[in-house]
Amino acid sequence: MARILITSAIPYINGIKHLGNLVGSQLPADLYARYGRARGHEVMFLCATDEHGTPAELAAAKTGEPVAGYCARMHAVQADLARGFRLSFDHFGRSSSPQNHKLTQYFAGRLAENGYIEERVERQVYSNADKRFLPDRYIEGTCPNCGYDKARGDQCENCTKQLDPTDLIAPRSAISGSTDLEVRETKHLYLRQSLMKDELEAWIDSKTDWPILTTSIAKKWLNDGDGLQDRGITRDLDWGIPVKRGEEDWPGMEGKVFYVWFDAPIEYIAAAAEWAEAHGRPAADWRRWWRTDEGAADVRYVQFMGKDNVPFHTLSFPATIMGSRDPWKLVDYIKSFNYLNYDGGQFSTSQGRGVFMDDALEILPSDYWRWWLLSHAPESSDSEFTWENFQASVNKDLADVLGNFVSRVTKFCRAKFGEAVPEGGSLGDRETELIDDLYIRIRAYEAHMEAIEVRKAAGELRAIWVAGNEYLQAAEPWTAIKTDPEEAATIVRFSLNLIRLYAVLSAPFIPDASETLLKALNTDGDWPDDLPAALNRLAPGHAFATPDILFRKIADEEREGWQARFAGQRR
RNA sequence: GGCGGAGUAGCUCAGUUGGUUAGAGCAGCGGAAUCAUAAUCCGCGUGUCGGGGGUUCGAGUCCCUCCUCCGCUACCA
Repeated sequence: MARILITSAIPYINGIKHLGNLVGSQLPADLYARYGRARGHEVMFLCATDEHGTPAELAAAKTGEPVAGYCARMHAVQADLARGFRLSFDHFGRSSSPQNHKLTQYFAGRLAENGYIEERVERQVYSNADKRFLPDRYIEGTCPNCGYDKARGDQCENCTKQLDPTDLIAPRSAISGSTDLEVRETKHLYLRQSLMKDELEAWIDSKTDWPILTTSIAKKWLNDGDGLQDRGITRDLDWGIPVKRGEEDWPGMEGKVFYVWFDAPIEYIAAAAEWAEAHGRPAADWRRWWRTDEGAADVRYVQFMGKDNVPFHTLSFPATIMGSRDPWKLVDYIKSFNYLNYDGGQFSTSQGRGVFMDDALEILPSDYWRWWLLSHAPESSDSEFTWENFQASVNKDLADVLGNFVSRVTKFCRAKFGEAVPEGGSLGDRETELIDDLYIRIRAYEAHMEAIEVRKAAGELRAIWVAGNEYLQAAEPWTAIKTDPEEAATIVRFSLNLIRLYAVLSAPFIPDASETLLKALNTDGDWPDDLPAALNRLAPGHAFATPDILFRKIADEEREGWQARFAGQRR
């Protein structure tokens, strides 16, 4: 039994996430967590909401709520949607938790003690009307290069030239439109990542088994231009974790908070502390996951994220941990994903283009989405959601191949033998051959799951479902019943056991359907380490209930309706 | 601009270190079966592997070049 620590990139608090966000981190992380538990491993699966930063403040201001209240409300919304998608977090925390405050301040203190923090005075744009410093992209103006009048302070979208806010002609606040801006001096803390460049590079180089997507992004940041740059880790905001040096005040940093990208990854650790508190457990129980000197030496830590998050997880967060010179657990494997596009373009939160988590659950149960998203996960390149593909995959894979297999077996049994596993007969060559075939396929499935090859695992699982239909088609119990009832009984009994096997194997992908099947069969699911035994588990006389339609089909008219509804301009 | 990813059958995608007639699922066509959600099973693929050039006995796979799409580019997160 292994111990596996799993974290999913933590979703930003600002609004409801779309399916592209879901499939890039939380959903595959859940798949892996469920699989790990099914195999008997000890799993700690953590996620949280990322609650700090300017966008959260602005969103709260827009709804007229205090920012803490806004975050509490949106956390509840996201937690509810996570439950709706059956994301099996051991804890879904909040980066604004007291635990994270304490840990973030602790790490800053350690980094300072070890010489990895530098104070720098810099000049930033301040908006008198908004009473806040403006991040570069919240300043708009005319591009000095092309004359585009909505250029942002970091880059002109029109000519793609990178800009400094002070380059803009007639700059204004993107928040209020105010032109009452001035440049003020402000002091900030910088994480001296550059001092750890060699250490980080050696560490990255040692990760030869990581996806190319992960290491290539890390190396680019390590070696681009002048190499790894130091990073500002504080901001002039009200909402955030107050800058402290451990438990001490930090002279000169009064009124400032840590930058979200500093405190957000630390929340991975804090979430474990939150978990312990929520379950009334002592600190040692969470520290055994995170401190290699307190029990985490045998933990395998796997992170899941979209490719945009890779630099922070390969460099900044490891620099934070390394720089502390404490034995905190570093990540062992980073599974990163490309983007899921929506029907020829990008998902767009601002334009309401695409399907969002709440929309999805309103339309269909989570298993339909889980199956499609995971079986089309953007692993090797960006991939594409289309309604036609979604409809075809769901109808074929779930309704026809898996669902119908369950129907034909259970209904035939009910009609010919009643709702109990029939007795009589014994396994023949056909069954033995199928067991041999399934043995190979299941081992392949396990290998893909362990390697976190999500699409390949889904493909193998589907092939396992298909094998049941092939068997049934060849065995023809509906013919055998007329001439050799004992043979028919054998076939049906074996097929009922196949359903149980499918329920167990499919659970990481489609947990609800799996549970429905196991309940209908009056059984529970343990992994088929001994396949012949697993396929002999439901014994003659074992009562079951014929389940309802497992997956319904998506009609063309429905699909067309959804296509029109989610084309854009939501709300 | 820089960096990275991608361009393979109508669609969505696999193709290990270069090596037999380039694969899978879906769709399509033909057949079988009729237990089942008209659901299943079997058979059927002449694709300039984005274009061009090169290395090699041999390249989708390596090198060069060009084209197209996408992402990132460090103060949005």
